[in-house]
Amino acid sequence: MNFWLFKSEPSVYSIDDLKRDKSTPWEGVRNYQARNFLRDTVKNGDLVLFYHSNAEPPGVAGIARIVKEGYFDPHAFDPKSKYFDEKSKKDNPAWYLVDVGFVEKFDQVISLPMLKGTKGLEEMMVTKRGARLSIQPVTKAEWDIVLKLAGAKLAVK
DNA sequence: GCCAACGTTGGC
DNA sequence: GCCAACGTTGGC
Repeated sequence: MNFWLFKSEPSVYSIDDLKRDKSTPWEGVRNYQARNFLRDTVKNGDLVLFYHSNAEPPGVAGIARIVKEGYFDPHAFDPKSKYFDEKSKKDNPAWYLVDVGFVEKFDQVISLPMLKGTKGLEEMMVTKRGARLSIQPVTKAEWDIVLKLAGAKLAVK
């Protein structure tokens, strides 16, 4: 069981959109490091901090869960898609998707300043300068701290 | 809207 | 393989 932080701009796709949709393919990852996580490490049942970037305030808005682990991104093969990538071949796909399911929306966004000010989260990628990676691993200890901050209903196991 | 950080591209 | 140019991310 792994823990992650996935970033999304709420103007594009927010925790409320996920709540409405129940689950969604996590589209548009076009960064190789993030791709490697989606292809190799993100597994069914893994838990995800849903992070709102370019938001007011930026921060963790809720929890999601991996409901379908890495599979080829069909959009990369489709010339009409904005995610088309001619370098991605069917016998050697460049890009992968996972599906995430809605678990919980926090009553209050755990803002980036709050994360930065919390003991135990100093090493969390998202709190570091220039942490642009859109798929980030989170430790169990960090996960527990964020859920405690949120007063999350999901039991910390 | 600004701009620092940083990933990618492409000429050489 | 170096590195300048360029594009994107994302906090502020």
